[in-house]
Amino acid sequence: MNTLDVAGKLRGAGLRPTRQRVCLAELLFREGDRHVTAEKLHEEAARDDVRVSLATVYNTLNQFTQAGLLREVAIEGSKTYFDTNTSGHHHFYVEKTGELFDITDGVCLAQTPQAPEGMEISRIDVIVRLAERR
Amino acid sequence: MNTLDVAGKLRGAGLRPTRQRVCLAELLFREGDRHVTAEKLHEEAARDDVRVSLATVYNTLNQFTQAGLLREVAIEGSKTYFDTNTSGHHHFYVEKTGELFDITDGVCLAQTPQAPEGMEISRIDVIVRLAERR
DNA sequence: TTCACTGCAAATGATTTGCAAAGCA
DNA sequence: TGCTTTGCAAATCATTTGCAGTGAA
Repeated sequence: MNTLDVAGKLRGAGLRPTRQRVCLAELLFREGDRHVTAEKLHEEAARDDVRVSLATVYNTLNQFTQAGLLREVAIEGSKTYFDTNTSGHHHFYVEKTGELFDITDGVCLAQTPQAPEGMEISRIDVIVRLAERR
Repeated sequence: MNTLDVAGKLRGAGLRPTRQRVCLAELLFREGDRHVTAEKLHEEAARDDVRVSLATVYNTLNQFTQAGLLREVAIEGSKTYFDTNTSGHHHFYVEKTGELFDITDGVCLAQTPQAPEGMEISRIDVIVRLAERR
């Protein structure tokens, strides 16, 4: 995906393609599925000699999420992960390292639970926690 | 469950039954399954005229969790939830209110995913997020 | 008595926000 | 030019920690 595409993608999402948004979007979307924290993306940008403040990385990730370009992943603990794959899928989480990656086999629920009165299911998250084999 | 039982339960878990631990344990375990945050449990203790510092509530919840009396539940966002039901089961999460409760129908995965080389599954968390029906 | 536990306040870590300066349309 | 973004530093929120005082055995 080149710079023009990214700019278009941002415009399409209603986001002005500023230098920092374009750079971050390239980092996020040039490879396949990615799972990043704000901190990691910030470091990565720094490595690429892209000057972006950490605050802007946070703001940008939130804007991308609101725009539907990213999805937040629910993990207990302090850090928030963002996933470039916004379609419904589940995750492995390596407890020791904090790594997060997609489950590729077609894991799904045997039955969809019944939502309580007046409520509807907005999303189902499945996290499979992994530990080293003893 | 009365005070004596609670004290026994704590001793059984290797925890000295101090006043604050006993009080908190009573709040947690006297009813059925509960899902609390440190903040909420602290308020609840205050309402019962139990003097406990918030720091102690945090420490106690962590100790109970380590002792296997509680289970931490993974929800995205800032707050940590503790569940008095430590057996494998899944949750509904009401996005608007932050409420958390058990899924009672027997929802489970259609197939257990294959853990990667050298890893084993330590736990599977399923969170069904609920929104108000439009 | 002795060592674990508690409370307070200060420290921490992740994330957000206010506001002036800079950038895009 | 005019409104949007950015960067910085300060603010916030949930949680943890250091340490002196308190309590259980």
